[in-house]
Amino acid sequence: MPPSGDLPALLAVSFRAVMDRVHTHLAAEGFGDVRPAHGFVFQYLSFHPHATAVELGEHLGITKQAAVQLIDELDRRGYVERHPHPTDRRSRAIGLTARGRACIERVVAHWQDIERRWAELIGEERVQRLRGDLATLTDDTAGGRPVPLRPLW
Amino acid sequence: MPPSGDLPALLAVSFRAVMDRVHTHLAAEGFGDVRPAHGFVFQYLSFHPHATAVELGEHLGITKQAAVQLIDELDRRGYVERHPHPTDRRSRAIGLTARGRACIERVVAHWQDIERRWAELIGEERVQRLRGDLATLTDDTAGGRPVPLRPLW
DNA sequence: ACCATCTAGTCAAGTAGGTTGTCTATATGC
DNA sequence: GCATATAGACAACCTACTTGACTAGATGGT
Repeated sequence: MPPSGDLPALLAVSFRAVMDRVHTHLAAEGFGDVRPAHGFVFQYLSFHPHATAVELGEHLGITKQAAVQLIDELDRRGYVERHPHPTDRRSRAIGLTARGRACIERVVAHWQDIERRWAELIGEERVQRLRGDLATLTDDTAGGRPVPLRPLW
Repeated sequence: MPPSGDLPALLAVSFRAVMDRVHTHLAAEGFGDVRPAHGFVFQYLSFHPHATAVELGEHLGITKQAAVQLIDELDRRGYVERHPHPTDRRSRAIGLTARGRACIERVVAHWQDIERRWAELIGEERVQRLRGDLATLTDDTAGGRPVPLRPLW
């Protein structure tokens, strides 16, 4: 049996379906002004508390200028704030505000809800395998290069 | 064990890794002027030979106007051509040219190469299960609504 | 200590890939 | 046969990104 070659489309629609669902719920909770990129920013910041714009840009797969614009926007909307960087006076350390923390808390909760729902449908071991396989295969496909988050379209 | 909540990122990077790889190979084969959206257009056209702009827009998750622009671009570059629609004189049936068929042939070949490589890594049954699970979970997450291909970012 | 080089962020302009709104011609259903 | 719906065209606009040039501060070699 030849491979059917529909995996790219499956990856695309699964991502889209998850993001749509999360966004719907967030909007109902008062976070209607965030898009997927913002969620990934929050997540990154919660694991890297003193991240800089350059760092974020690399993680997301956008230029540092675009990253700065993103941060500006989140700053204006009260999700993040900039502090002087502890060791490098050129840099500005980006931190989540209370509102930012509230939002990422909801984002992660929704991600986990979906994951739990999936575990109900196909079983927890299979979700674990899905996760593990995706990580393995992505890593191999990328050939060791870091893979940016932003989908090219 | 709580769900770890990294699945959205995994879906994003797996899609990105696959698309990057395919694009690299296509560029080396003389198809450097196509992006992921074009590949999905070609694929759709090869299964729906007389598709229209509206139809394509719905499939991709963009407006009909954006779909027309996309088709214009592919037309100018010689990948598709427009024919009078057999039954509806408002419509224009979009068809692949020889170059378009050559391109989608390569696209699908690369998709299948990746799938075969994945089968070497984790076994064919597990790739099949990955595919099936993704389809099931996407369907459930979307709640029956059709899911557009284009990733929101 | 000095100087060449590198790096973080800024400023400004440009572009890609969409969007919404409006219009015409054709199709469809009662 | 007429009201309504649909396909595509045209135009204006917008958002999220890009490239390029620049400044202030960091870094490393001699």
